[in-house]
Amino acid sequence: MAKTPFYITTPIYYPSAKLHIGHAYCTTLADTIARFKRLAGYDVFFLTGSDEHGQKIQQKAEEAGVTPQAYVDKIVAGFQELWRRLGISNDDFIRTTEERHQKVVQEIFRRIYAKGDIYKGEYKGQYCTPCESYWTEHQLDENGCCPDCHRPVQEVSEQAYFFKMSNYADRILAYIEETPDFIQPESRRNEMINFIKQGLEDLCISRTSFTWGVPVPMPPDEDGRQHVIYVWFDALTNYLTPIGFLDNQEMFNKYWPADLHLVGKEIVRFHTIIWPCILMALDLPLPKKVYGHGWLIVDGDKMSKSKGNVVDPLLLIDEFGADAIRYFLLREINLGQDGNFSRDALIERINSDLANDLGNLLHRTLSMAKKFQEGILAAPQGESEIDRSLKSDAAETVKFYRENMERMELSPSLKKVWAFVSRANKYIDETAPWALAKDDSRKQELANVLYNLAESLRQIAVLISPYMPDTGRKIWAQLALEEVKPFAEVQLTDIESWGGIPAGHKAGEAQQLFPRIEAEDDAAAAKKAAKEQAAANKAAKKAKREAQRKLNEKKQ
RNA sequence: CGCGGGGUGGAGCAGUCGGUAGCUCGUCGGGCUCAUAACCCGAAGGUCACAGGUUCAAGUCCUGUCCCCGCAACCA
Repeated sequence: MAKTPFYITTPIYYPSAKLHIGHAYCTTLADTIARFKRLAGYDVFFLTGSDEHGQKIQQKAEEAGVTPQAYVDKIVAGFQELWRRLGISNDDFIRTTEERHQKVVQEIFRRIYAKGDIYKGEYKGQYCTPCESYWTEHQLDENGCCPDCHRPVQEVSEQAYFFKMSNYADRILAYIEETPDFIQPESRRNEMINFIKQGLEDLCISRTSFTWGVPVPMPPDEDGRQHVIYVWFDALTNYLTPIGFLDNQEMFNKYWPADLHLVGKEIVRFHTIIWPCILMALDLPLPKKVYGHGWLIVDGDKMSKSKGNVVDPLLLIDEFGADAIRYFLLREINLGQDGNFSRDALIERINSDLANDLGNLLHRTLSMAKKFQEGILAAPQGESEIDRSLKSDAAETVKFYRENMERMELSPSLKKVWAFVSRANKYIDETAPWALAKDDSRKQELANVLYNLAESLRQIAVLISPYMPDTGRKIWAQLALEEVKPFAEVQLTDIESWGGIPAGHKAGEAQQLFPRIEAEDDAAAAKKAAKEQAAANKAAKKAKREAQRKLNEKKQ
């Protein structure tokens, strides 16, 4: 039977600067979903890439004294390095400067133009050069400047190509309203419905103010100006390029429409309004789902260059390892909502969840297997009430995991796996294998306990592998299961029944998975300061509440 | 009256269809000695921002108020 296809994408990131932890978050989410889908037997195509055109890039390159292409080549190499270090399993990497993509953009422009949904018109607007943005009169701030950076704007009027988005407003609204799953979470969906109801204007999709872009496949204006295609029109169509839109119809039919565009909340509008309108103009089916995840807040503040609190994921990977970062992001942050990232919270999770709970479980299990049975996991015989309870918890965990992962419930699924890790730790306490080892008449019970623990860890290795691929592989290797079945070939069905470890299998040596991070003196001081700050905030909050209560009383 | 999200023990969060307010960390007490000072059990700690309403029953639904954050055709 043919596998069910599953096409998942991240946004293509803009190489005007290095990527930060927020980009890493988004791509890690997508990677985890992609890895889960592969584990569950889907035929997955996972795409990420870079959006390399636009005025901002051209400016940056000029400042750096290099060509735009040289500029993006360098930064994009950094993207790819980051994804490699983070363990991202993308099947392709699309760059909008690649010829295969430029051909697609131009072809799409031609088709929509031929259909009559692109026309040439006059664009008038207030333009802010640093922000590369056009504004309408009423959007300007009180001084008539850019509402974003508050620098002066210039009135610009030029010929431009427009896409008749207004033609599709009714259809896209109807589609969103009839397809509750299309935009998630729900709150974003409501936002988009509201937005469309305010009316859609035609979208200006060409620029002549700079040259770093895909040329519009039309003759230049009378004055010789050549248009380039607006970056969003260029960027959105990237999703069609690598799956054979122009050159592999069979592949394209298999993967399109995309199952999931994972995007940040601020670009939901582009993906749920502009992009579907483009697709409708092309008579192509619309993506099945667009999920707008939340943002990472750093120590309570929005990350921004001006605040100087941008977190570099590569430094974190150097310090803590990719899997620890992945674990933190996926565990601590609820999909769809903003989440807080802090170094203290990261260290806390590494120590308690990864080192104490999981790492130590593996270590104590393998240590006992070696100490009591030379590492041999003999065939279990008989079953106690406690054994039965462990096994039924395992089965329930796997079932919950499959169902919730299918619904993109990443954090709850991971929590469930950890509940099972705790369960296994408790099982050791309940069965006290060190006591069994002292009593010759209870050797079989001991063998059962150690087998069950190793089997629990085998299942845990598989369950965590979408989240922490490297750690899953390490557990598998320490259990010496690679000869039994290569980890790369493992499927979710392999843990849907108990007893995947062959009787008499010899497990490997215990090695630390995650060393505890001991707080140094200055780190301890930082923590203390943070605690005091938090207490102060709390006190201030209380005082404020008190004041407000008085105010309310006064009013009444 | 532009739009949206949030306010839940000391910290960070969950809470589905309204039905005894949960989780992790921290604190305190106990157990265990296989293990990375790790693991297991127990306890303290909450007027669910505030006020009102609906209901047999409200963290959850409705109305109003206050506070915080984001978006507003650049941004994961």
